[in-house]
Amino acid sequence: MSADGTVASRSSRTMSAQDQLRRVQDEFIRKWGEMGQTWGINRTMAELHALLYITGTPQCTDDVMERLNISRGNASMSLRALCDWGIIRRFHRRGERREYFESLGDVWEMFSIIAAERKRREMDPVLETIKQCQAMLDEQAIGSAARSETVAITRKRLESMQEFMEVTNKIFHAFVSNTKSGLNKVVKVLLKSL
Amino acid sequence: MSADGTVASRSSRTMSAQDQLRRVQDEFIRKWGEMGQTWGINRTMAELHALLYITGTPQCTDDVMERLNISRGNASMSLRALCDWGIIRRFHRRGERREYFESLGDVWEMFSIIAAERKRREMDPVLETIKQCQAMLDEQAIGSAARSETVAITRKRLESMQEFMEVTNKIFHAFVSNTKSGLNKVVKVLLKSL
DNA sequence: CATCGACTTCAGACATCTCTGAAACATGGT
DNA sequence: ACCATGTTTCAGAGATGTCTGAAGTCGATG
Repeated sequence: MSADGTVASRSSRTMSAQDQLRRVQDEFIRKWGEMGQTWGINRTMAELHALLYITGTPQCTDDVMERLNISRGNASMSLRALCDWGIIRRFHRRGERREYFESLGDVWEMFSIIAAERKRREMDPVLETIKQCQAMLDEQAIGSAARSETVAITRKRLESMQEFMEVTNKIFHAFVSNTKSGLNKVVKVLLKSL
Repeated sequence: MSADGTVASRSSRTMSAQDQLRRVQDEFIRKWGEMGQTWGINRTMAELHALLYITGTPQCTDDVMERLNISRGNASMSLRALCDWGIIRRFHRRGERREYFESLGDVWEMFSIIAAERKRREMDPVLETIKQCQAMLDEQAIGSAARSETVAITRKRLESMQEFMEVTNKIFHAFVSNTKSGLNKVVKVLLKSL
């Protein structure tokens, strides 16, 4: 790369600083990817997001392909998925054909988005199921005089779980709404449930 | 099963109530298993836990094998893992050789245990990595006059992420500590960070 | 309208995770 | 000591998840 000997010392110091930065970033990216996996997020997506977040610099498809050593297809799909989640943004640069990507910079905002999305995709359906289960048990109770102990237990457990999930949802909501009164209200709800 | 015609009506009503209960439980178990998967918990473990939770009744290995249609090996390993997590309990019954398992009944307690464990296993190592990354960047800054923009950005992002994770940890801790003053303290911290 | 650069899609290869079933192990009773 | 009953372990089978690479799409440009 640098064939010039005269600026060797300055150049090498600069290069080493850049290398060092890159190594630090890679370390973060690696660990973030590992964590993602244990949370049900695939490694590439997590790493991709980590890369865009930690550099804070817009990058195009080829940049990330080279940096993470992944195929074009994988990069394309994963970047799209991250855009769908709403935690990275895609944009054009005037006069360029390539598209660039950048991460949201505000961690709280990212967390809000992810929490809201996971609530919608994963908590809400479970809550729905719990309510259906309760309805089914109620119907049955009307239809028969059977009041078995086991039914009572299941009913109770469904109730507890429902209450827990609803409180949890309120807590998530407080993060999103992000106001003092909202948070205090949540604390009150929480205290009553404990 | 019931070969007796005379008690057919009462018997069939009883059976149907039991069947209905079982169907409701199965529905909950199924959904819980699905949710677990998207959170990086394997389906069998989630279902196993759901079964023990929702029935609220101690069950032995053969019970769960039959109910969930899983092999003995799988049941054994998964039950052990759940015990390791601390959200189910294994115990003997006097005069019986089989071991029985039951779930914790308190959802809040289960959540506390899970949150604490995941924090320890997944958040803490990431926080550790972030601190190491920061240290590496600091060293470098001393060694060279290079104060590139990119380094500054990365440093800033590491800081934001660290702060976010530390606040999140405090919130988890408030759930565990479970006191009014603890929760209020958390709200204050939270408000300052927002 | 042919070409080019960039992006997307997806079938099949590959990697990882999960489960089974049988053998080994443990333990209590006779 | 031996059997009966129950549990654990783990190699290999099977299922699921992920990635690649090449063919296809799209739109800008000469």
